[in-house]
Amino acid sequence: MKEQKYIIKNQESFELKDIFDCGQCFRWNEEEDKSYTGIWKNNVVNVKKENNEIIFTGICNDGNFEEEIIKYFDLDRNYDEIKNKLSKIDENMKISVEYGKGIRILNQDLWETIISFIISANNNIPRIKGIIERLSKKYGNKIVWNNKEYYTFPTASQLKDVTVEEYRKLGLGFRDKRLYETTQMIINKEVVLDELQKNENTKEVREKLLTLSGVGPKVADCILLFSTLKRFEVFPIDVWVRRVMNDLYIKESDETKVSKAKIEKIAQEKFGDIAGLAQQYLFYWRREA
DNA sequence: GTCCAGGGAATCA
DNA sequence: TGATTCCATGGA
Repeated sequence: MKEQKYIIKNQESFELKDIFDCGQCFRWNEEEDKSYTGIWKNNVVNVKKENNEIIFTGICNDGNFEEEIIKYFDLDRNYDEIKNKLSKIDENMKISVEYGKGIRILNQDLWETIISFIISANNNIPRIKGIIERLSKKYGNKIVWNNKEYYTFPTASQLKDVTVEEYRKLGLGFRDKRLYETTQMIINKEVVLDELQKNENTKEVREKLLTLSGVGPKVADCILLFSTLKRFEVFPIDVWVRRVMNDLYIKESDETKVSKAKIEKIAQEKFGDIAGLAQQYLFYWRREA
């Protein structure tokens, strides 16, 4: 496989750390030179910022290299417009958007996003990354680049015969059964991912996702936001988002007592059809700053 | 030892 | 509908 390169002009809405450490993805790792290397579909790519350029280097096994990158990194979208809108809402949003100004929401594979966020339940990011890496190493395909081995995320058919016990050995904990059941449901076409991808009715897609084992409201919203489904109107609520929304807008003494419905209502009123983006800036800001 | 993590499912009122 | 409780695991 031949190494390829694609270079674009630097832009404000493209900071490596913001993109890869904002919690949307689990398969990108920082190198010693501060660049990041990751894998999606059958592509292994290193991204580096140098001077006034963003340099993508890697091997592409899924069609045209440039097109793959433009799609995956959402390069056709105008993030400045989105950030301006959010910044105008109030001072909180202005600060959080400024903090995460380099974020882009990746177009991640739907199947991979479903499985990854089932694993994310009541889990922490370093451990989620470890589990996904072990899963890929054991059941995915090996790709060698620069004398290093990378492993593709296993497909549904690659996980078809994996047992609950094998998942348990990989350290999935109580999520083992959920992963098994959801894989079977997709193999058996109880949920057809291609149909979800084509369905423009977000509510219908969400209902379908919720039938999968291990997919509740929060995981469903993450799938809708972070995968190629790309719905910016959803607002995933986890412990961090509950925390930051309570701190900024609700101010209850005990944030765990604030209902999801109340948070969702405020999010819709304030952020409307880009609530998902607002959520991501707020999440990243509160968790890192 | 205790608490916590990008929650969901089962159970009960 | 809404509130509790349990669920593995590993790091702080």
